[in-house]
Amino acid sequence: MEAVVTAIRVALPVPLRQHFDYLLPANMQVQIGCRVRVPFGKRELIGIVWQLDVTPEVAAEQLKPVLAVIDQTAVLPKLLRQLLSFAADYYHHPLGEVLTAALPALLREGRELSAYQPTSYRLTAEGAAAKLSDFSRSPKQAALWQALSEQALSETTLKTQFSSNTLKQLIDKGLITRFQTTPEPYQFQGLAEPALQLTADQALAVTALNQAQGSFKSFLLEGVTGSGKTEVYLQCIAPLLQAGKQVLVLLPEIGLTPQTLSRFAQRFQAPILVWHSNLSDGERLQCWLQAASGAAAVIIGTRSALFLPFRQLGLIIIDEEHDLSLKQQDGFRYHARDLAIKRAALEICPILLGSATPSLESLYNCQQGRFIHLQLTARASGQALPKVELIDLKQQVLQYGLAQQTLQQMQQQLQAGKQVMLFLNRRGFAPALSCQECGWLTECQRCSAFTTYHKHSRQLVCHHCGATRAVPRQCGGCGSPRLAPVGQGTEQLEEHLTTLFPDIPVTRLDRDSTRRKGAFASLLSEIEQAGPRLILGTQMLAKGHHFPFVTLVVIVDVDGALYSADFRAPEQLGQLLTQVAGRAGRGHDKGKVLLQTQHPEHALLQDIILNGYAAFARSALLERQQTFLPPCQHLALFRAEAHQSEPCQQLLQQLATFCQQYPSVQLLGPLLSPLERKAGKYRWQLHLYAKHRPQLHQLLSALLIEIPKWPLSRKIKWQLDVDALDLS
DNA sequence: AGCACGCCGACT
DNA sequence: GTCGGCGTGCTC
Repeated sequence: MEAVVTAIRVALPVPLRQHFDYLLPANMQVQIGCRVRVPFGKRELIGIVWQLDVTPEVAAEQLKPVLAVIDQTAVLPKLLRQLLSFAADYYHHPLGEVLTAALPALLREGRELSAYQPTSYRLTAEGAAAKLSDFSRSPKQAALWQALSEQALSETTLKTQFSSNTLKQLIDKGLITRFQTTPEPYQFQGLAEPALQLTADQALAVTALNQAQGSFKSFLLEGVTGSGKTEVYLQCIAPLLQAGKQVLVLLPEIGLTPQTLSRFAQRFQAPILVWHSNLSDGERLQCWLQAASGAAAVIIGTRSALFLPFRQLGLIIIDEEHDLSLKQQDGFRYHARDLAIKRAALEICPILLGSATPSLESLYNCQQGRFIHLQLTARASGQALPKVELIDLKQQVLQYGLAQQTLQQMQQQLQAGKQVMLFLNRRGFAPALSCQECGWLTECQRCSAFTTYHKHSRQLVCHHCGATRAVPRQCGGCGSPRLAPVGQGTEQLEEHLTTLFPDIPVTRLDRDSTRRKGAFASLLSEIEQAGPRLILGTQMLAKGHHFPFVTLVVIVDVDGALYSADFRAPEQLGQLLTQVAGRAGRGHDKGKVLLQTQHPEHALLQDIILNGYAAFARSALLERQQTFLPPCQHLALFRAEAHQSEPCQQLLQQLATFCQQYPSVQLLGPLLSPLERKAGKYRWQLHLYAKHRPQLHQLLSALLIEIPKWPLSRKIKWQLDVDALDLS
């Protein structure tokens, strides 16, 4: 009889598109989803058991035995393993790296989970028998004893009030003892404040969600700024908390988590946790454990919160679902929204995507009947939407980039004690310095881009690679000392605004002015004060913040995005304009938006102004259909970069040649990236389009087996981006 | 990704 | 004579 060799398959944190099988010694037992320590080459790794009793893909004598089993029960539940497997397949990314992105760092180490269980302290029998007078010589010990005689305290709360020394003394006396607490599912204590009255639209949305409880359904909630999406979220969540279910709320970025948290905490008496990249490893693990135990009711988090191991997930909400930061832009390039939909399907729960400016992807899904489209038409508080006016910059005398009419209207609002917001998506003082003799421009040494002049820090900064250098005294071309800034950034506009309106305070919000810790919050609190004020800034102004006293929004320069090579540029411009415009008139006053442009006749601008985002998006979608572009077709993008340009092109050409065996997939490229050189490297891309996803994925699977066999592929850094959003 | 092996230039 | 540069190859 032949000896039966059984082995287990382990997922390892290595960037390899392979499985690794190990022998399980007879004295060990293990379940799927547990961590194991295994030998790997010359080192040892912690992996997750992915499959039991596999037939090894390699010869039996190559198998090494597992060194140790770390967990008795799975750290990765089945549903999460399914999600991660799906993600690895869908994005054609090594499972090991998917795993690394999804697991908290402390779990990837080999310590036992019990080491991380929250510890608490309580009195021993002896301690309970003690009297206050026993501690007459030590007030600190007395206070601790008193606190513990009321109730046991967790280590974290205890450490904030008492010194570890006091604690140790009482432990040594045998009066108190530590014990491990197992977190239990939360208890919902009800609403902390009454729910708001809903509009008819809101009520319809809440009812639709309530009826979908316990089944997988996707909803798109489209509602202009101020239409009360958050109230819909809150009222969808309430019945789930009543039923003991958990809710995941995904947001695009950290900046929005504190305000969302406070809104939720005001409403619900239940544990609400946040999850974002600024948490420490310890905090992350605690959040992970509380999701798993059911101790967390609601978790509000960024992208990777998607991978938390909820015990009983009842609903997923994605706010600002159109936001590009929901897609990871390096390494494992997943889209949190798309994977969240998969997760909802696995959990069998509804998912709600919300936005004032939905992505064309989601609108397309509505059209195809995959999503249910819910719309909030009115602003909840009843104000009118801001009026948009185009300011034609042609043949105008501009003052610091602002037209006379713009200045007049600003003056009017400021005199009336209102705030004016200026949006300029370009930070720094000027996009470049130019020689007034020969026209030479300051360029980055390592990127094909000009360097931004930062007056305050007296530096030239490349916004692509981050390189900085001192401002040159003379032209790099002709040696003339006459260098002058060209174009205008926020830093310069701020300077000019203080000259134009000397009595009005100016608040600037951009990456530079908010770099310092806490600066963002303090600038926001400045803005929340009544009284005339000029607020200027970049992208940052567009995202979710409430500016109650702003009645006029000026978009200083829209033209940059009008003639972009990226087919998504119009969509993104439409979203940006609408989001920025939404900042006007959220208080009691109705607002107005001024849009300065050299091309007032541009169809795109006309469309969005006359018809609004909803109509604009629908015509943009129609155009994508006619031009065979996403979301109507599927896109996968290969990137290649190296210090030399030719081998990149060569590698992608080789790829393109291979793809020709698959006529159902259309190719574009190889092309130089729009930013052709970045940080000293040339960048090329190859676009793959297909009508049907399976055809594309079949090709990708075959391709990823071939590529490593090509010598060139080992010399050049390449990557695959499925459903690429960023084409730069 | 790590971590080895391996084969060529400036140092104790 | 060695330390160390990073090219190449492998990991069940």
